[in-house]
Amino acid sequence: MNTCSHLCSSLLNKCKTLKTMKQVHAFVHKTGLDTDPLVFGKLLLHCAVTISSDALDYARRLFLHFPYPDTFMYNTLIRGLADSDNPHNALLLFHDMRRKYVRPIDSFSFAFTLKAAANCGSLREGMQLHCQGLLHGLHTHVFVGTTLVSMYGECGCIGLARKVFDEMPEPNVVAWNAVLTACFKCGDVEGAEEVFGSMPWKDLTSWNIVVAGYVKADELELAKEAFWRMPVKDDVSWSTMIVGFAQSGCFDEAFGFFGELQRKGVRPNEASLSGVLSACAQAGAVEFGRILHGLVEKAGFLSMISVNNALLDMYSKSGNVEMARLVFERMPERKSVVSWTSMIAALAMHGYGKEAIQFFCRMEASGVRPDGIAFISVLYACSHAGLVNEGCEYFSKMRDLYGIEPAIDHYGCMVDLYGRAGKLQKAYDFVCQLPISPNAIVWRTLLGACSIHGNVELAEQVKEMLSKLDPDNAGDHVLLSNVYAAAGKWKDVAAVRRSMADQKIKKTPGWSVIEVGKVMYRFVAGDKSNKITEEAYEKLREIMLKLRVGGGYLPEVGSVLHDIEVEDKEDSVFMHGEKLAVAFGLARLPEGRMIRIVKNLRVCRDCHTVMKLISKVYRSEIVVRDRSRFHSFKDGCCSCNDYW
DNA sequence: GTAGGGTTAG
Repeated sequence: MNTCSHLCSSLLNKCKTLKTMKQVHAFVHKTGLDTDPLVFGKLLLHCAVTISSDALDYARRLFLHFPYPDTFMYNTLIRGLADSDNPHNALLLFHDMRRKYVRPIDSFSFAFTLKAAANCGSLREGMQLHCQGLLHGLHTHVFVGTTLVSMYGECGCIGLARKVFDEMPEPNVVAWNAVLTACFKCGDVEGAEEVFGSMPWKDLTSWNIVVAGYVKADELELAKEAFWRMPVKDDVSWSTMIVGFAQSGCFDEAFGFFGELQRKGVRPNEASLSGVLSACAQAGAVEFGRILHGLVEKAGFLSMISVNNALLDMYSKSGNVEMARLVFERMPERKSVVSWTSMIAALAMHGYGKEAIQFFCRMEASGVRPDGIAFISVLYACSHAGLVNEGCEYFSKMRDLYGIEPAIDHYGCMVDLYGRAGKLQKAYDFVCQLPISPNAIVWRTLLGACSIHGNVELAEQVKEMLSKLDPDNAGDHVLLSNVYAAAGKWKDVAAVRRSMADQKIKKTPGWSVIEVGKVMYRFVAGDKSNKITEEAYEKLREIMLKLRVGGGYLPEVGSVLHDIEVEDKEDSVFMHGEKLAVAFGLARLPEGRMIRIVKNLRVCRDCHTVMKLISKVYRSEIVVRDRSRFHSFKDGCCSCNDYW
């Protein structure tokens, strides 16, 4: 018997998937060993914790069939459920265990259930558990105490977290680290600094917590300072910096830290690779991204879901939807809701709205449950493809079938859906009857729609609302002025401009980036400061001449915030960064190579027209990523069908 | 036979 359970143990350790797990279970069942609590407990632990995800349901069924589960089995399933999508189930199981008095509750039961309460963000449950722990005399237990500190930190109650910590008889370094984390989590940077200062021991982890804490508090300079000051660094320290800077939108810094990591000979890990790939995605740096893809492959990270998702997103956001699709199809194991959502967004951004919807159906069929963000991406797909009815259906389905309450972002998608399709009145009525008060983004979306469809009256009304909610936003003024300009109301354009000057509101400077020979070149409208921009201007002049003569081009000046002479307006449109970037690409890239541009603002109508003409006259494919989507220009047409 | 603290994609 003993030899048999050892055999089971070693077999189980080799199980990495639910399928092999089921085979072992069949074997165990055949030999009758599955009635042995030790063997069964191991089996459960493997399903619920080691393999988890889709094996967790299997673990629940196993548990239900075992006649009298012991404390270990309860604890194991609680632990698995605590880390699942629905940690609430762990709380239910704990209450079941307690109510039935079937088995004694121990420190493990408390620790795992507290984790579940923390993961639910349920302070009420957490406090109840705290009281029960007091009754059981477990509050002084160092493990339970540490979990309590983490739970209170997670729920935003730094006072309670510190109180529990202060009452711990002998806090060890892990407890100190927990209270340090809690301070940062609750935004109490000063408290964290005080705790860090009074720690009797600082190990590597404490330093990593401080670095990550500064990053999350958006104190990037302090994070850097702590990072360089720490006595020893490991791969987590490096990935904290890379991920942190990538998430804060500082992709240049993220690249810098990744390069430094490589120079220092530190092996990149799953997190640092995901982080640097995310920086590539933001920057649209596909050349560097490709190199990283090779590295990922060579270093054996292709089995990791987060790295795959980051790769997919990198290809998608740098304009290569086909590579994104390939990464998706080749992805190992079960795809997560993140993988599906990224793919749906990728297709939608590139103008394949209908296919994006098909992917959403595929996701549902594969048993992956869509979450709120998945619905954002499918609604985005509908609105950008003009599929109003489908969008409305998904909006209802989200609530009725999946029980997801729409958040403000979902309402924003609906406004976009109606607005883009020209149903401006419907969009306006929709905003007016929202159950939550609309934010500036929702109104701005409507203003954007007014700008597309040239509705001056509604635009003015919407801008009124925006002036109350977010008076300093330059983009809103620009949008309104575009509406006036398109209607030829130059006096109103001038008035907007004057009011911007009076209120000292500055336009967000537009920039466009192009990668040539693994170097990112950035172009800003009107910048004539260096050799690179001179080269771009030179080429652009040549291009525009060719377009006027051979392409029948006439500049569109509606999108320019100007009240001056027509020639000047033309000159200003002429200077937009994306035109310079394309010109630079045509000058420097090998003939026939696709030109990829990343822009921080939305592409203007004139640039859009010019791109279409260039793609025809120069027989060149151009992909522009603007703030909201991709435009793929080929043979004089754009993948957005002029609908953006 | 189980734990507690640090980095991970949309």
